[in-house]
Amino acid sequence: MSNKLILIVEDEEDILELLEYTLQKEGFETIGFLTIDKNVRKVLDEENIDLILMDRNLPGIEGTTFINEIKKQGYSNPVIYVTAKDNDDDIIEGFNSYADDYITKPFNIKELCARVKAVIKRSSKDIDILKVRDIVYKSSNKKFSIEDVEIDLTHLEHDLLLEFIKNKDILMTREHLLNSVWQDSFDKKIKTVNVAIKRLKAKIDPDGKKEYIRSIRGEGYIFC
Amino acid sequence: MSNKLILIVEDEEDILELLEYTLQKEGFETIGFLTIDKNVRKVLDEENIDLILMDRNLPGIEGTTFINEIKKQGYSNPVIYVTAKDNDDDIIEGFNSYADDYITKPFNIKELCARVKAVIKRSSKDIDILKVRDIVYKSSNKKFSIEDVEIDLTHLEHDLLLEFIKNKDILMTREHLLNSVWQDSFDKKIKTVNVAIKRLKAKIDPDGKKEYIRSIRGEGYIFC
DNA sequence: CAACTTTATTTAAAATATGTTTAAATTTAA
DNA sequence: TTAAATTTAAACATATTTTAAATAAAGTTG
Repeated sequence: MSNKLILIVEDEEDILELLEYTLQKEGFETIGFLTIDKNVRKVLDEENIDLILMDRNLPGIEGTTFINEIKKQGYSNPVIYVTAKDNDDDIIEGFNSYADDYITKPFNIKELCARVKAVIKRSSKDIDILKVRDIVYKSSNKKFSIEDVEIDLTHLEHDLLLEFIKNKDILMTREHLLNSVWQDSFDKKIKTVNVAIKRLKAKIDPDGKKEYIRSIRGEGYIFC
Repeated sequence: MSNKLILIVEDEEDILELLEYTLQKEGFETIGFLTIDKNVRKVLDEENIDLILMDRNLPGIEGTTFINEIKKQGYSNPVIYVTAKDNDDDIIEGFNSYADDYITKPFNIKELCARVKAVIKRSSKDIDILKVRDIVYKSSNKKFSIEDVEIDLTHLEHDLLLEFIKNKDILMTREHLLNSVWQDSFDKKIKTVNVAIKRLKAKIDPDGKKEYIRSIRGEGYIFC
């Protein structure tokens, strides 16, 4: 599904860069800030932030103060603190401050990645995805997307495409499709399938470049 | 609130003792084991275990093997691994194995306490504010507000909106909504849902600009 | 290859299905 | 008891699906 987005606040520019570089290489999207200001708030409101990576030794407003504040306001984004402090009291204070995890500088970049992934995995609930070619199906909201663009399908189109991706590379006769996709298939003309497939094709492949669904003359259709 | 109960498996007797002593001093109840055997299972089944502290270098069955097994069987107790291993691969493997956190020996006892508290806090979700988009719900007074303006909802509208924001981005069929929001759902017509949603929409989004709740034809409604 | 046959695609109108709004009837809570 | 909330049915508005007919493409045969 769509990429996880990590908001990073870190006042040391080279560390921020290192974090962004590393996490992007791991497939995350990142938004970095050097200080806590209005823009951080704005991003929190407008974007779907999957994780906040927060420096605790910021000049001006402390990272913990900021996190405590937004948590009280109901923001529930997971938080990992990154800090140079490494004495016990600070660690404890960090955990009391709604932290999901805690990393001390200098950190091992692999461990950081592992912790980031662990926290995100813990907080994300989309374990129900099906992928075929560049088509992704998320069963929690019954939505298809192609290259991260959600495709708006009707009920019938949805069922039809699902039947196809569940049977990739398998030839489907019109009779079979009618029986499995249409519940009241008995009183439907067989050509109904043709028309429905044409409509589906127009939505998932408007230019006809992808050729997801091919017709096999005299046989039926095949998705590959 | 009753005391939190921690199940500890650790084969080094003096470390087990240290863990039990320290955690009990912090107000936790503990049950310690030197090896994984039937009794561990029994305790898991019969007691309400709030956290499992698992050594990964056990003689016989590995800690991770055991945890993976019980997790697959549906046990959802939080787990912290305690281990002597400290190379990156092991840390990563640990996180992949349903771990909520990870501590390497020799550990700082205060940090261990902090992590234990953090994991327990995280899993005992006592959050009293819920925020989705610009809607804030405060469970202490059961009030919704949008952009800090309190929204006056009826009992039914309250339950309905709560069900929606608890299931953001998840498609909700009318049947599901009727069952979860209406207690006497059996003798209600399904279209009751449509009308209730229309009323709710009028209150939370009078201009229809926000589009919190969308209807998905043939499917149901989705809040995003 | 050219005429013919078969099958698939496209188009558009008609039929059907679903969602929204309104308003009256009923129930519930103050 | 009264006012507010909720349910229900019906009217209205849209969107989807089916069907048939026209067109296009593919396969067959002399």
